[in-house]
Amino acid sequence: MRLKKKTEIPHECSKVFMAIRDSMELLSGKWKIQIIGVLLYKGTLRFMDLLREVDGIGAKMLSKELQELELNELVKRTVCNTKPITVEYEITEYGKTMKAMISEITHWGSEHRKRIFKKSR
Amino acid sequence: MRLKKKTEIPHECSKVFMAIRDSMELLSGKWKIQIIGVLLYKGTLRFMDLLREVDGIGAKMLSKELQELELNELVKRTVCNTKPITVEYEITEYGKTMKAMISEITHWGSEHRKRIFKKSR
DNA sequence: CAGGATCCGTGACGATACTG
DNA sequence: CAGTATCGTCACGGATCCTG
Repeated sequence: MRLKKKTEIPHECSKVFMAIRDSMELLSGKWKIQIIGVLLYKGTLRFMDLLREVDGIGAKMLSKELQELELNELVKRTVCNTKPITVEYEITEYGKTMKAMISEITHWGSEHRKRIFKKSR
Repeated sequence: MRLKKKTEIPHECSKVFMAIRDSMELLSGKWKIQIIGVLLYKGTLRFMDLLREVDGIGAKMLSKELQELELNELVKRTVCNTKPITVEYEITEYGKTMKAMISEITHWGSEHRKRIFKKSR
């Protein structure tokens, strides 16, 4: 999915659909939900670990997505003063409020996968 | 958000994260969830009605998104043979299985909006 | 190790005009 | 009314190189 910070034109949309839009604005992008997911299930991780855990992501994207998530106070960034710098990322309390939502998404996704699998044989 | 049908490289990702990916592949795109949402809450609608209900969407995008949703059997398309052609769209039974997920997304979105609102004053 | 800078292709998305 | 065709833009996102 791809979002633009486009010209809001809220001519007359109900609060329900504005809410959907708010969520999607954050969740959109190939990675954010996956990052949150990983952080939610695996706890505190370093940059390199995330790079490995999140599967296909590249360093540039990971960095960018993490910054956005940090701005939205969904993840916390901690710099450790080790020899070669290390940075740890973890979910904030606020980030945890997404758990129910992520869980529903995961659940539907796995059901959907089953369905697709059945059809393709 | 923006997805590519990129080269699956499932080197070692858990089923959980594959599930998230499956969902996001469908939900990604600025509009799909909103369309499902509208259809879910308002029932059967014609093309023009959707064009109005979904807020900022254009005809081209709406058309394209609907086709994809139809392919995934999430919505049903019905052509009525009226004088000027009319087409009606409605959620399929399968599409209704997304309800819980959409509802969680909506819920979190509205909470998030409250939070943003508080901070901006 | 973390992550910024740069270069670059592809495609998501929009506006407009057109057809049955 | 319900789309399709065409065209253009710019963000997404990958690869590579570079630094503290």
